[in-house]
Amino acid sequence: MVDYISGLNEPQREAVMHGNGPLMIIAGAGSGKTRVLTYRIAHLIENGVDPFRILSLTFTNKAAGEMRHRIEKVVGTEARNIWMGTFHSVFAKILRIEAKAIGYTSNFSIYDTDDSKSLLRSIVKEMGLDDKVYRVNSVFGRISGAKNRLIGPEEYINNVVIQADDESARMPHIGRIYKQYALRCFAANAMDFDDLLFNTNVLFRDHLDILNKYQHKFQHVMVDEFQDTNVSQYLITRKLAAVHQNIAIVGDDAQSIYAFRGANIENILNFQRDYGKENVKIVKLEENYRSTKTIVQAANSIISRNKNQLEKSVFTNNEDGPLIDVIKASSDNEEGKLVASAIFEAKMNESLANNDFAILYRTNAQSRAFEEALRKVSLKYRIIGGLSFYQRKEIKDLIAYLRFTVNQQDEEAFKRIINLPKRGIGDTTVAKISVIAAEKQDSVWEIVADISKHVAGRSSIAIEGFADLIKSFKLLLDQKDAFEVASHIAKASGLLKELYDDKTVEGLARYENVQELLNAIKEFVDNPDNEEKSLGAFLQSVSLLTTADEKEDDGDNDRITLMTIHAAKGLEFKNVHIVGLEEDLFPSQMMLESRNDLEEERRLFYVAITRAEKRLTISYAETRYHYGRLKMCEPSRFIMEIDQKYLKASKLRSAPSRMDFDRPERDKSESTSTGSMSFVRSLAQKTARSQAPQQKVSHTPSSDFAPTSTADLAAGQRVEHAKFGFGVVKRLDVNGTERKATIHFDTEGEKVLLLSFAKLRVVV
DNA sequence: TTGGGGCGACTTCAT
DNA sequence: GTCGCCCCAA
Repeated sequence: MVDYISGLNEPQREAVMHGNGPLMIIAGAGSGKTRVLTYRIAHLIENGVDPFRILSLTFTNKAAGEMRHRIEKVVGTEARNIWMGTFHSVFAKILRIEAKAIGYTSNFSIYDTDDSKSLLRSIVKEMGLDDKVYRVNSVFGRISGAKNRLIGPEEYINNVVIQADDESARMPHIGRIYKQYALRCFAANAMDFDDLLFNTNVLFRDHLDILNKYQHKFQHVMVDEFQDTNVSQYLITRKLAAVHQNIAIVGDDAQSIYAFRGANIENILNFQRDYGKENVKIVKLEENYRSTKTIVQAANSIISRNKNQLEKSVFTNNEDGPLIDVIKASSDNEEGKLVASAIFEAKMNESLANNDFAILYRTNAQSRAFEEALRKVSLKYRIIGGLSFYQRKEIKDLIAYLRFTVNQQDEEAFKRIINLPKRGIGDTTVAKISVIAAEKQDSVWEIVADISKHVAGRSSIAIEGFADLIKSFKLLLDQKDAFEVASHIAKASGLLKELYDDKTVEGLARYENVQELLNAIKEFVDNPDNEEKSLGAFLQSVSLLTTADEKEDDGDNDRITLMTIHAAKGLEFKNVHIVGLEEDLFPSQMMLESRNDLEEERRLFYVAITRAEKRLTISYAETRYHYGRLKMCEPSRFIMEIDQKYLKASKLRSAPSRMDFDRPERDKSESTSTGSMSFVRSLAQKTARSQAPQQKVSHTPSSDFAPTSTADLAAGQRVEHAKFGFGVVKRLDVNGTERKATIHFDTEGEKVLLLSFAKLRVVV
């Protein structure tokens, strides 16, 4: 028997050994929670619990796979029988088994976000609403939000508060759109991501026999990353655990970063209420084994600024480690270069591998500068997320063929492939088919399969050809495995040929991508872990992939990882670079405008910091391209919020005194303006009573916003406030418009730490 | 029905 | 800088 107990600390052991009854594990970053979860499951199995009766919900499918392997090392192959995966994948599986009960068939399609939006676009159009008022993104957001709160279409329409809210947003018909959307999904035998959870709730609500079955089946329920579950997910776990009351949740309120998709920190509080405060065993894992003292304490200094948090103090017995380095760059490209050379240097000095490094950013769009810079110094990297493989057009096209072959009611797949490759079936014909289908209350397939009865003329011949094609594909489903069917479809549909004939570089890449998809299907079929090898099973597995699940590059895994902070959750790296620490980017302006939740942004920063084991470097740029336009940036308030004693402030790296105004690579040497320097100096003396900074400050020489002389500025300048070390100055420009500039100084207000002419924008 | 040019909106994060 | 939509010619 493997001894895994003796290596644990006291609270870890308590959590592992806890037998029956509700358990809440508050696990700080790096406190070994994956170990605890793993050993807890192993411990249950060793004590006679049947693996089939354990349900463990993880954040990514990859995490589930890794945990399964670790459990396997302790208890053997039995571990394969544990029900483990993301909420979406586990309940999609259950919904397929129980589909009939809620009027679906087990081959239902899963609509991704693009499918949902495309369907909404057509509904808005069909209802004769203005698509400039009813923007798909906001419509989709509202519907999704409602589903996550378990509000169905009828309830939505009848809810006075929601109605009032929609009216004040000038979109009074969202409820009707929602209702139509739900009907159309149902008619297409399709569920979107939110439906997987919503319909699971419906299933358990309306079919007590089925609920009963699963309640008794799952003797133990475990939920990881509990702080990121939404109401819909919460209720599912509560119902499932209602009989045995054996539910263990693991979470960290400080790492809750998914409120934007309905996650609710309140769930942690609800947990104690629902199971009875006196019944819930609470374990706090507060010792961090991952990071240096500097990193842990700097992270604490950030998170302590949040008002909403549970009582918890994360500490470490690790060494102090180096201070946090701050890199200042003049532009986004410069930031890429400085980070690449910092990594190069660290690699040499400390003989580290590429995979000891990660570059974390707030938005996917930021990856470009780092890719270019890393390529230039021949450092290997991989990007997680962004435009993933499965979002590429050619991949989605083939997948749509596969989906439609499995489920002919799938309207979105139909719309995608009916005229692909071109067969002379235009929008008018497709619309006609939709109308007839709606009139006859049939699916489009019923019309298409019998087209000569409904439509005459040349397009009907083309449609007959299409119908025959699909019928021939359908025949293969039961005879061949997923790979054979997919290869046949790729060829017979003409998709492969069309790409093959395209001899451009892009065309070649697309052809290879399709081949790559076929390879992936082959691997799926050959993988002994997959019980079912049908095309439907494959589609299910790809539609629920998370970004972290993406396939790793073959062979060479020694790469620097580039990803968003969201995607980095649960991971750790020796050296971490957090980049783009600029006001409006991180914290994100979008977030502050839409939900005004600075605390969530701060938690996101906390998550980023705590990914680092040994060395943390943060960086920012003074200018950045945005929509192809040069934009001035100011350093993020988060830099000021870190307790300054953890920053290597004296060693602030200054960017070379030039900027790259041209994209992407040509740098124009440009000297800094002396006028701006004197402006900075006079301001610095007035506001912070200190000396001018030693760094050079650059600005756009041609910009009409940029100050040109000290005199020009002295007239209107006035410090408005100095919170978080910021000072705001107003002035009038040549047109007499009032503009404002921001300066920054450190929290003690004695020494000027950073200065910039950030974003001189109009003050209305 | 198809394809190209012009135009506006758009970008957070993600199952 | 990129995607999707609209309009018009072929």
